[in-house]
Amino acid sequence: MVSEDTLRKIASWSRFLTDREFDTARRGVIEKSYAKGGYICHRGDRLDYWTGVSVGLIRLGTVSRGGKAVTLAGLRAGGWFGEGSILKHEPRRYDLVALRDTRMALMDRATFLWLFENSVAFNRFLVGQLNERLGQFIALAEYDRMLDATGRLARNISWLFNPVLYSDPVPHLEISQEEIGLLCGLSRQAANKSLQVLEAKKLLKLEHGGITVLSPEKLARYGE
DNA sequence: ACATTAAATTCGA
DNA sequence: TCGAATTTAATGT
Repeated sequence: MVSEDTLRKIASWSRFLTDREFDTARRGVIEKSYAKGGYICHRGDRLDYWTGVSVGLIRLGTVSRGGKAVTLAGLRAGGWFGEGSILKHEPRRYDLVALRDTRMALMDRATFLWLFENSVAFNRFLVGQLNERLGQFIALAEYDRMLDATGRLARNISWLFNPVLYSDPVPHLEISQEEIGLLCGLSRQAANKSLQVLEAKKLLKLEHGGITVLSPEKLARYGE
């Protein structure tokens, strides 16, 4: 179980719930920590929780047949995922890796299903999130093969600033270039080069240990 | 891989 | 508690 303040802070959807729904939600959530580089779950694991990132950064991805790591999405604090696996009661189809020390919020399946059955606000959030993800995956399927390193990096970063997935409109994120590299499957050096290209185009600003996105829309469409 | 610079931490008053 | 000194982390080439 998690405190009111904690849930409010880590779950944007919680502020639309009724008091009763909110209380049920927070009773069904626990927190767990993961060290940098650690797996939160492997593909094929049964993880009976709906999960959110409370602090840190994780990568959602798979390993291709060639043995290369493919990123399907990056998630920063405030992002939630796994509703597909919970609803279908299936094993996870993707690996979840902590890119730095991370704390996760885990909501048990029963609580998730109760909210799904009873809360209008919760369903509204889920529909919005599923729809947004669908858009991401379509873009991924459509363009990933043609995009160069900078294009893929731009897309991966823009996902971290998706205003539907993260209600928080702050355009700044603390993330090192090394972490961006891990997220995009690039070396730190290559990530640095791509980031400088994007900075020169005024799509984002580089800072020490972080970035500020100046134009999330252009970033999402870079290279198309 | 190496050099530079920013940030975090330690130390002494 | 302040700032200088040192160590560590991140960046740029």
